[in-house]
Amino acid sequence: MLRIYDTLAGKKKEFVPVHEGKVGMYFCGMTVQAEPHVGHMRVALVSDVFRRYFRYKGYDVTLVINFTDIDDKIIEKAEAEGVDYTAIAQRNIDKFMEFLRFLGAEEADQYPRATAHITEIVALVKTLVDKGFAYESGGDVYFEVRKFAGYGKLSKRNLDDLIAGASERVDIDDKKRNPEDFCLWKGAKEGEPSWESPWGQGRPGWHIECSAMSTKYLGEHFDIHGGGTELIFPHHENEIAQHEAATGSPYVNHWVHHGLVNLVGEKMSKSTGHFKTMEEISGRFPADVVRFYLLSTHYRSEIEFSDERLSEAGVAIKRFENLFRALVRNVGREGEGESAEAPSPDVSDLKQKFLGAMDDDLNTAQAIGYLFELVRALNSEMESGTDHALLRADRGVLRELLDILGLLQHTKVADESVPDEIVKMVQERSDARDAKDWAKADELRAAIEEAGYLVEDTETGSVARKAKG
RNA sequence: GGCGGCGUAGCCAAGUGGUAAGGCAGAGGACUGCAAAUCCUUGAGCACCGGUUCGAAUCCGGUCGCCGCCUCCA
Repeated sequence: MLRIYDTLAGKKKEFVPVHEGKVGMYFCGMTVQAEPHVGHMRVALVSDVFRRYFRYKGYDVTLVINFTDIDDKIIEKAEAEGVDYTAIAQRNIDKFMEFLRFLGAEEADQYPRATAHITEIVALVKTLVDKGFAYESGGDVYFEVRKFAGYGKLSKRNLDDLIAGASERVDIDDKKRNPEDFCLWKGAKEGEPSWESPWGQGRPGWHIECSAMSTKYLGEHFDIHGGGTELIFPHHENEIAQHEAATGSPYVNHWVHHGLVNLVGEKMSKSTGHFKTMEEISGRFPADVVRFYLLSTHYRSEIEFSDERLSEAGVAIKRFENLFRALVRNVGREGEGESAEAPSPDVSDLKQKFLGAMDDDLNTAQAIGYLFELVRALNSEMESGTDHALLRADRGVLRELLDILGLLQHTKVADESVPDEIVKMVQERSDARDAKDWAKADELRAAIEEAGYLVEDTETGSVARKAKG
């Protein structure tokens, strides 16, 4: 039974799809005011793994990730650079997509942008005004929080706490009836990008787009809505208010929030300049390493980002790569003569444990632990000369599970070819070793390494491969 | 100040009532001409104090420390 934590319920709940056999998921992507950092990649990965696992379980999955492509900072940047706001947005969206591909995350089914859904947003705001939950004031439209009884149920706050906390920091805006009210529609200032509405030229507030776009693509009631924990309040709290006030019906079954990525113990944040861009990371570490690193902690936990952590992940990934390489030498490439034989009992057992971990709120950290046990099992089987057909079957299980996490995809088609020149040197070294001319053998090994290759003396002879990567 | 969360071996990280997965690092051993890879062996009683229980890392109360949210933010 698949159980998934729900922030609203405050506990894990059995996953029961709204529509038989289908899963609808909406994750809050990024406000494309600046280039993506590692934190943004976590939502991409979490959503990717959720989708992969649901698919593995046989569901037909629809994944929607939005881009907020209009806000104060984007407008500011556009003005500073003297370009249209769409140029800033597009540039950062392109980067986001680029890093998604880098990480091996499949594209979502939809990437809706706020500015492409003004019609839906205006309609929703209008409904809220008509129903008395929102009011127009000086060209802006605000949601009147007091009118919505359930406000605070997601973030577990009550209005009095909010007002007490906010009183010191929030400027009193005389356009609002109450300090806790939030903006649905923002009247345009001179020269700002704007759209027509019943309340004059303006643009959407931040929260309203997600209510409008999620229901457009997934229906009024869908399965999973996710994002980082920092979005619980106010963003997701406000989304619930907007949706339930407008429709009178429940919004989503599972609110999924992943932990933040910290840098040296502190939140990565665009506003403080304290962050690592994906640009930097993708240039220094292989995709699998970054992916493994981000998945080796449960998605709801915070995760500390550091070079040391990534280096460790690199060592771990090598264990998998070494295993696949050894398996190719021993029993041939994947997909070549796979047998229909059943996997060994130990391997089957580990597979069940892996799936059990995934069923328990997508516990990838625990699941990866079983993956390592699987690696050891396969290495041991090779050492003890296990039947090739069985080894291939067992490898198939490992592959099946790695695919759920989207790891080690490149090893399927690993190009192990080396230049003739290197092959020749390896052969010469083998001859030298046969002649017990160790000095010459070592000299050749050094020369091969000099050329950027590593030699290993395996059970089936000496082989070379490209060093690093 | 209010709300939420966290504190497990040198480091990272699972485990949420029955005597602590896994990874990295370290140590010893096997294999190897040497190495690489691999395999085997090896480490903690779970921040602290008190309570509930036959039994707690796991539940309750308190203390200390850390983090997030309350303001744009994955």
